[in-house]
Amino acid sequence: MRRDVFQAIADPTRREIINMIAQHPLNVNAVAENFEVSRTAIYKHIKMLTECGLVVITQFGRERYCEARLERLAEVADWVEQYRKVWTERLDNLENFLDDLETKKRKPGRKKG
Amino acid sequence: MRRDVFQAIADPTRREIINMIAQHPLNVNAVAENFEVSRTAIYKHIKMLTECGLVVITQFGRERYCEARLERLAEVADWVEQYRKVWTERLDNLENFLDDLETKKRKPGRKKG
DNA sequence: TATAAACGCAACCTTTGGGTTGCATTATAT
DNA sequence: ATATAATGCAACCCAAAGGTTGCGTTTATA
Repeated sequence: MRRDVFQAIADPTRREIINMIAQHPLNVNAVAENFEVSRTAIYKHIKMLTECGLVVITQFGRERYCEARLERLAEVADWVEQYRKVWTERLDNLENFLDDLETKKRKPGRKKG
Repeated sequence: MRRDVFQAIADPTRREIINMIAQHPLNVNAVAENFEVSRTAIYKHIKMLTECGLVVITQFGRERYCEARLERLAEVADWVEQYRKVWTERLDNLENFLDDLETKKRKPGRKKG
């Protein structure tokens, strides 16, 4: 069972669930009521979210409140952010690299430096 | 076919591929050589990455160079960033909310579970 | 106490995901 | 012209994903 945050947020329903409880906790049924699919389907999504730490459940009587552990998204944020500089500064890697490559191949002369 | 960036980066192999070509383009075989699985498996991953715009392919002779379109990750960055304030400021939603809830439901006698 | 609400979860189904082997195609090299 | 490198892709396999129905359990309430 691969249970990482990346996979957890891959499903749009789960992203919606996270969004739904980001502001304040909701019990399982309350979450499920906001979707067309069955309570069991939502339950499974929530379970998966708990398995990767994105959601924590606290029981109150017969209700179980789902709280979002948004700090778990830091892993995703970090991964994405490492590339931000590359895409914002638009290093034109492709053109440079392929230009180089073409030059190298077409002419046996020295590569760029 | 759900082909969105969130799903694309859900797979660790695909994240590795992105990382591998983030700095400079590589042809399909060059990418595949870095993995244990077959070239076809990698080809499929690359295809999926192109289908959601995360990778663009440019052909040079018999080689096809894969370039990462990292700006597509902005969608992920945006989604995650909207929650950063919540998790960094640690609004203690759970405690507040559930404390409230307990107070409302229970009689004045406080008891912690 | 009986009933209903709020679950957890097994059993089952269908589609998708990720992998493989094998072969056809195109471009480069000999 | 022929061999080989780089690749696309069909056909197939198996496990996982996402869904359903149904039922048991625990807790609140009439």
